Amino acid sequence: MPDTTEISLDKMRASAGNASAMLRSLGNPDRLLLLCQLSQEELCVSDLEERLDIRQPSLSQQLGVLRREGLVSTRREGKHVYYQIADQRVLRLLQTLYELYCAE
Amino acid sequence: MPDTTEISLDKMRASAGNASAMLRSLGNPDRLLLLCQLSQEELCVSDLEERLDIRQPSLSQQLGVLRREGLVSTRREGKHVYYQIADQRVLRLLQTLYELYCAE
DNA sequence: CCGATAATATGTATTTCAATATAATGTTTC
DNA sequence: GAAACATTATATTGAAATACATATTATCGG
Repeated sequence: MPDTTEISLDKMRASAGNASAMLRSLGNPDRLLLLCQLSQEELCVSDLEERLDIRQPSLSQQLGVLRREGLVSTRREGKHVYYQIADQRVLRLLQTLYELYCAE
Repeated sequence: MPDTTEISLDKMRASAGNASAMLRSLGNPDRLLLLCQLSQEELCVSDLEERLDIRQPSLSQQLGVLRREGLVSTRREGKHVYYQIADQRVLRLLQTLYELYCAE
C-alpha cells in the first residue's frame, strides 16, 4: 500500500507554495490597492498615480512585481502603458477579500 | 459637496491595510500549511510537527505569528497545547484558495 | 528629422523585516 | 526533580520596502 500521507503532503506543499506566492504579492497595501483599482477597469500608470497618491517610481516598482508574477499584463498606447488583471484567480480572491474586509 | 474620492481612498487604505496584514500571514508556505491542517481539526504542536515535518521551534515561531495576528487560539490540555482557527475569515479565504489552487 | 518634454521603467543605496537555526527557558505531569 | 512538550531568546542571513537619481520610450513642435 502506498503511503498516501506522504504523497498528499508533497502535493499540499506544492499547492501551498503556489498559493503563498500569490498571497505574498497581494500582501502589500500598495499592491493590493493597485489590484483593486485594476479589478474595476484597465488603467495607465499616471491614472493610478493620481488615484492612489503613490509616487511614480514606487508605483512602477510594485507594478513590476505584479508583472513578474503574471498577475497583470500591459498594453502600450502612445506614451501610456495600460495595466490590466491577467490572472482570473486574482479577481476571485479580491472578491472574497472585498466581502470579508469591505462589505457592510 | 464633500470629496467622496478622498474619503473612500482613506477607507480603501484602511481596508487594504487590514486585508494585506492577513494576506502576509498566509503568505508563507509553512503558515499556510498549518492553517490548512487546522481548518480540518484542532491539533496540538506535536501533531503538527509530525504531519508537516517542520522542526518544532520553527513551528512554534510560525504559530506565534498566527497567534499574535489573532488567526488562531490555543487551549492547553495537560502537556499539550491545542491550536484552532480563531478567525472565520481565514476559513473563507482557505476555502477560496482551495478552489483556486487545489481543486481538479 | 531633431531636440524638448511627458510617461514609464530601471538602477542604486539604505534601512527594515522575515526566515532559519540553535540554545536556553518555562510549564506540566509523573 | 526528571521527562516531555512548548515557547522565547539570540544570532545570522537574505529578501522586501523606501527614497532618489537616472535611463528609456514615445509624442510633438519646429
